[in-house]
Amino acid sequence: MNEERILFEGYLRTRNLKMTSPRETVLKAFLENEGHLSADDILAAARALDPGIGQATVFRTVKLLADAGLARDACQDDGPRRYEHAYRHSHHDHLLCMRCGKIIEFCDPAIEKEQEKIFRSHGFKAVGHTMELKGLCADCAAAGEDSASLSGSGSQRRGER
Amino acid sequence: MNEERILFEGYLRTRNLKMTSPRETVLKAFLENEGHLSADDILAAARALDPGIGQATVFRTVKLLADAGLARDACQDDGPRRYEHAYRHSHHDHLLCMRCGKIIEFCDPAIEKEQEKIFRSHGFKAVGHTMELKGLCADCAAAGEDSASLSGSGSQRRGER
DNA sequence: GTCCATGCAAATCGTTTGCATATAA
DNA sequence: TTATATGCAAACGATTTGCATGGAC
Repeated sequence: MNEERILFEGYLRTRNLKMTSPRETVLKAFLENEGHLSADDILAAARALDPGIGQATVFRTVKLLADAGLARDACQDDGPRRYEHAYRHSHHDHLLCMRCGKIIEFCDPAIEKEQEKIFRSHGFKAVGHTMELKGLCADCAAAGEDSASLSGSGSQRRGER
Repeated sequence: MNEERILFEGYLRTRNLKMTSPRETVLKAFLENEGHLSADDILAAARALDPGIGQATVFRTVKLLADAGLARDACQDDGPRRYEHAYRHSHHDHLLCMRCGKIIEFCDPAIEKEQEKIFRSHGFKAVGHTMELKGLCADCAAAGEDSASLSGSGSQRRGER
């Protein structure tokens, strides 16, 4: 918890940026909440700590957190961009149910190795990857046996947080 | 080319929707262009065929095309949503250079199999997946040896198409 | 004739930016 | 003291929606 703060301060210092009270609040708000957070989620959490925080500050600060390696993009769906903790949180991919929005995180070493091969075979220097498996969880697959028109699958929104 | 039209008509008929001239134009505009197309790209192509086409119609129609299985989401980056051909275009994933925006399409059977396993092990019914490998292509990796601050890697935009 | 589709413009959503002021270093 | 950060509100880009009109069936 305070480790991240040190990291962030270091990151800011090396760029001649300043550790300010709003930035500290945003960092705290982010760290207090696990999961996939939108800028709006973080704004709400930050305002709970200090009602004076502005929306723009959150957008600006979250970008810094991502750049500092403390936050990373969570799985990308429709709707607002979401961030997840990156420091001391190992890489993982997402399996998501298109009907109920359930999200399962997993990490498959076999796939990771295979991905490395692909980078290498194309002469790429790997930086990262995202993988999202979409389908229907057991419950929803059962529930949708009747009404589920396979083709209508692209319309669900995500209600997560 | 006309095969897709038949499919689309069938799709519309089963839903009591109508095959109209604007929809036909949008379909044509989409089919004429391979690659990763934004709604705006398609609007431009459609207007080349019929200047009277409205923007909203393109958004509405592309959604139908996706639902009909003729279009699918292309790789997801910042910026507008992009679509690619889905009919008779086999599934593939993307390897993308974060610096120059180059996109390489590939399909790796080993990974696909592994993904199937993951779906199964969680009781999911598979619908689809997206995987995006991000890195630096050989050229850009070489070029960036000096100026490249690894941490600044999240900022590039995509200039594609 | 009925219901669906269209084009336009206005509305919406998430995000970014300009600017005058406040604050860390 | 000087550059950077802040909050606000306006600007922005992509997409959606309301509505009066036009067109397919």
